[in-house]
Amino acid sequence: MFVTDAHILHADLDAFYASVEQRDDPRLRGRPVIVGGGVVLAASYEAKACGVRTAMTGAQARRVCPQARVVEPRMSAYSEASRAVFEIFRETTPVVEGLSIDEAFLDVGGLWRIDGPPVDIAERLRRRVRGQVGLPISVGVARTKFLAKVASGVSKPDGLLVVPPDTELEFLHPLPIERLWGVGPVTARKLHDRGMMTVGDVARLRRATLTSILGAGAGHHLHALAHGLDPRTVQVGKRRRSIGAQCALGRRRRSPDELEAILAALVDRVTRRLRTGKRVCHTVTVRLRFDDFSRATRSHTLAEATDETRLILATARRLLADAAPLISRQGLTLIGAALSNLDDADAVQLALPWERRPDASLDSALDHLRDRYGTGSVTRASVLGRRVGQPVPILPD
DNA sequence: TCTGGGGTCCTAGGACCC
DNA sequence: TCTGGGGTCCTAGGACCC
Repeated sequence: MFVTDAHILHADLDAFYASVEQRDDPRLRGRPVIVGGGVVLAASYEAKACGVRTAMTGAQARRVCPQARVVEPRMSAYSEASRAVFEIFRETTPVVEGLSIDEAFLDVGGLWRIDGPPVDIAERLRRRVRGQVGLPISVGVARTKFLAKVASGVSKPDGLLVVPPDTELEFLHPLPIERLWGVGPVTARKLHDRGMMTVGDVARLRRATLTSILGAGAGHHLHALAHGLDPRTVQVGKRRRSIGAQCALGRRRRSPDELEAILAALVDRVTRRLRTGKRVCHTVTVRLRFDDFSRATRSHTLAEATDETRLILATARRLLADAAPLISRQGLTLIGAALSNLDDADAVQLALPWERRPDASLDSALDHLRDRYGTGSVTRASVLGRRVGQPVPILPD
């Protein structure tokens, strides 16, 4: 088995919320189903066939598909289904990277001898998810994450598609540029304006030309993807980097007291999730959106990490007050609170007296700690003492 | 097609430190 | 005392993803 073989799976549940509803209520099977009344959170394939799309308003969706059944979301049912599916993922391979509630990358590179070729593993995975959880799932198999993700998308619904390494560019180049990961409406328009419609059009461009259009980061990224290059590996044990909540306000003007009350409810929600996850945050951000759809954020980084509602709410109130001039000028249509720069609540900072020692001995000291406490629980902090109060000095043995 | 709620990552300027 | 280079952190905004 070479690393150049197609060994990465991208598994993606089809129309996830709607499929759970159809699974749990036989009357919904084979019919157009829309989850979410105010705005469409998910649509079954029957509803998609009528033109219903995610993020449409409920009114639009009912207009294009009057015969659809609209159901209220049942988040706890979706969480439970997701948990069951991820359990099957982890029984398939230990190398699983979750992307969202309904999709993940799996690296099955080392499993050939025991479990057979990736395509067999993928087919078994699909059968197990269908048999044990009752949901359709599409799987793409390729040499890179990006190609695997594109393949699962092309194979939908309820499909399996393998991209053999020697046919990657034939597969990729006819696809529309919107398929490239990282090309949204803005980037697509910039490329369309220059006559580029397919991935192949982008691939024929010199990298310097692409970076001059899109900037260095996006330019290099898309140039690589268009040539089938994507060095990213499947990462296990990634952790959430922020927690947020928001509330759309509609067109109606809100009094300062109403805004304060909404902000307090949002902070209450996010701090509760913070504590449930045993995390603490350093940075508090208040997000605003206005009636012309412009956005603004105000953020503040605390000297010490906290999970206390009182402290975080006081900070959020000050940030909202800072933005008062903006709010008085334009109609506010959304308010949000987000916590970022997260740490483990029970993290302890240990200071190794390493300054006068060669770097290799610092490395071995860290490795020693990782052996003892687990790889995931020991990281380097570049600026000790700034993050969780004063570090506790320890002496290496 | 006038827009929900939850996230990620990147960029760029300024402050600050060595 | 002046000057320069290099690095990190903070803040704000923007694009994108499901």
